[in-house]
Amino acid sequence: MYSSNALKAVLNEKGWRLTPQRETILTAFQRLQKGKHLSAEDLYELLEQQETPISLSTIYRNLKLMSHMGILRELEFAEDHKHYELNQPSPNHHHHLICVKCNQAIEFKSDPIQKVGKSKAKQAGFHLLDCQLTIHALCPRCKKPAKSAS
Amino acid sequence: MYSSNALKAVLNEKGWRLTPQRETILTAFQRLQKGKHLSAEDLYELLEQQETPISLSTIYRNLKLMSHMGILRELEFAEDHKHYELNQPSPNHHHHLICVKCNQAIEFKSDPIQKVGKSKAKQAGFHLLDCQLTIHALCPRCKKPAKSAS
DNA sequence: AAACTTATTGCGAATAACTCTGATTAAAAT
DNA sequence: ATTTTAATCAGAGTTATTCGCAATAAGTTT
Repeated sequence: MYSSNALKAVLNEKGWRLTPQRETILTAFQRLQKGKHLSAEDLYELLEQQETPISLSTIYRNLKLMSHMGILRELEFAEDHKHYELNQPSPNHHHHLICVKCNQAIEFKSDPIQKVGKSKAKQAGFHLLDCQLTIHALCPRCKKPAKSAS
Repeated sequence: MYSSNALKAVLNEKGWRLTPQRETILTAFQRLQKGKHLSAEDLYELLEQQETPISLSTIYRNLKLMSHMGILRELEFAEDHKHYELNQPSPNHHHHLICVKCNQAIEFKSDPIQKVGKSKAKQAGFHLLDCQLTIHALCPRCKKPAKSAS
């Protein structure tokens, strides 16, 4: 959980600035219920309802920035756009099992996998941001019907 | 390695058809060098050069279809488009370590991870298509510079 | 082998996620 | 306070991907 000051510190370290918009975005994710995630558009609408609107371009820019900082993680569920959630450490860190047809997502945890991720990154001299096992599959419902396009 | 007949079999099973275009696409991926992968556009251009052109929409349709069948896997390297490669079983199955800044990708293998994938899918009653550990990180080069946007 | 059904193709238009531009504002440093 | 320059906003622009529809052809039935 980042405080406003901690966020400022990591931003300033790279020559970036703490803006009210960035605080707002981080707070929105921190308040989010476990297992929930937001697309750029979702976040845009949420902030509008909250009466703390932020322009779409700013949202896109900061979602990318915060992912590249390791604060958020980018999820690839649906076919055509990304989702985001807080990137949390071990007890809350998790992976996803996704039905490629209906996009239903199930979370699961696995510390061994996280360890593999950490060690592979270290081995290659990379600075780890996030690691996630993505399992693409067909859920019980969607695997049944023999026919039906796509 | 799918033969043309094996491909026909799995397609027909679902009421789908074996078309020359589908054979061409599968063959293109089978001929691809280890570690290589193609975007829809890449494939389009490759097939054009090969004098076996296929329309872009057909390419998109079939990349999706073949991914949903478990023949191809969808990779999310670059920011703005997908890449595809053959979905191969155990000795060739692998995962990716990716630099989020320069998109450099390093492959690595891990049977334990595959096992977790298989067991989680089974546990939830899903039909497994593909599982991949994606490690987002900064490569040695990209992690250095303190300043520089996004 | 001819007829039939309907999945598939190709083309171009349409969509939608995302990025870019340029003027303005406001963090942080001096 | 002043200065520097990163960040915001709004809207235009870009581009990967999908859609619609007429024409074609795979697989099936007779």
